[in-house]
Amino acid sequence: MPCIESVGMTSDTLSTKDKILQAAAEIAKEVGPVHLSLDAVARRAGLSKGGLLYTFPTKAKLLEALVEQHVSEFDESLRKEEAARNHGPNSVVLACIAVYRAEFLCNEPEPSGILAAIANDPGFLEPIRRYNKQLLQRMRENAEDPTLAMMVFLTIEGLRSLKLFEMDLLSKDEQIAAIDRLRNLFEPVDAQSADVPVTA
Amino acid sequence: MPCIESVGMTSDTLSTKDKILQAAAEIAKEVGPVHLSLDAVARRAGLSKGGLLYTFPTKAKLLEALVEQHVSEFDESLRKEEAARNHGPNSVVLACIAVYRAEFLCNEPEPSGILAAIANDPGFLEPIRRYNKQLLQRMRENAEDPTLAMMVFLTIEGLRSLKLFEMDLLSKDEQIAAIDRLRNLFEPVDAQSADVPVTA
DNA sequence: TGTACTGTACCGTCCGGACGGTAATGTCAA
DNA sequence: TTGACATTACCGTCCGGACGGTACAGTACA
Repeated sequence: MPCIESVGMTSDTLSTKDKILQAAAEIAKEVGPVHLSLDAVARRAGLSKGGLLYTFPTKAKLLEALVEQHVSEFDESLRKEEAARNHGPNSVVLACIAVYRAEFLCNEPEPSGILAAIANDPGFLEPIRRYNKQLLQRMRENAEDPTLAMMVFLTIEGLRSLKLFEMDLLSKDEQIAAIDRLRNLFEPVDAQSADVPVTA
Repeated sequence: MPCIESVGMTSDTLSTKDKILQAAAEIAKEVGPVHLSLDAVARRAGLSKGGLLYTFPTKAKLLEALVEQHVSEFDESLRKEEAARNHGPNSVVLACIAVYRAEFLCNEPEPSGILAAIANDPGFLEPIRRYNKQLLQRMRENAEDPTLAMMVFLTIEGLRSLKLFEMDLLSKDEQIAAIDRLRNLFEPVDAQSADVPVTA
């Protein structure tokens, strides 16, 4: 279960688009989405403002890309995990847990860009809303216990929201324990692949 | 389990402070936290900008009040529910579930003001972080099964975050079902007080 | 010759906040 | 009981700065 980030790219060789997206997320996290200015993004990304606006003609397009990137990255990982489980019963729930577990172990940065986008215009939530609705639907249809699947969804959503707001309430071990306990509800322990041990 | 809102006050008799806070939350929800301007808040609250600035000398103070109100309202309800359970085992978890259930049935508006505050300055998260840390601690110490308590916390956090972002993925009945299923993990069904039936 | 920028200058708008009123309601002292 | 002043709760205006976006001339590389 490899980390998704940095597939052959170090932070120097990121495409201009990705550099901008990353810079925007960083600034949003540091100073708050309100103070996410194009000037600041350009500076952080190592571009001129002209260059930034060449890549993303408006701020809205930038934010849109931030949301789009987030959703599509997650979906891609999810589809892979589902396929690895041959789309059998509970595969969607288990894939969801696996993806979250993986990105957690990867120390993926929280998607502060999402917050920035939402803060600028609640309308940016719509794609995420649509995606989540469809995901939850698929989880339940594919699960042997749909209600339990919903609980898993909510718990992961809880973990996500803690991470989004940088609420370091749970230690890394505790979070992993929570994730694994969720998984055990669906999958017998001996069927699990040996995962990377957690060393805080 | 009465609704907390409107304790003897209709929307006309709200104090100036409360009118402002309410107006701010509404506007933040409508146009997004970034575009929450003092002018707009003043207009909505039926004040001049000068009057608004008289009540809250800076925007930061307004946002601070928004956060403070949210935390203290929750804490007040929580303490009451705990007391009603005589602070016995699992009382914190059960109180937490009860409070969330009650405010859910009350159709409490989502605390969009919180998002606005965070959007302006991530530093506003600190009080919430502190509060949650202490709450989780208390939940676990008081619970017979601390890990399960943590799961409950996360699930409620998930429900909260869905509401915060207005993700209408779950119907009202489904959400109530989820909450009650959580409660059943801690409390035998026959010990529960007869709650208001849900009629969508 | 085009693509992908850099750099600078500039415009219009929006917003936070300061400031100077002012009307109503006390308070107190002669 | 009346005049002098204080306090509260606002109103309306204005200013400086930040920000999004435009325009355009230049440049390096392929």
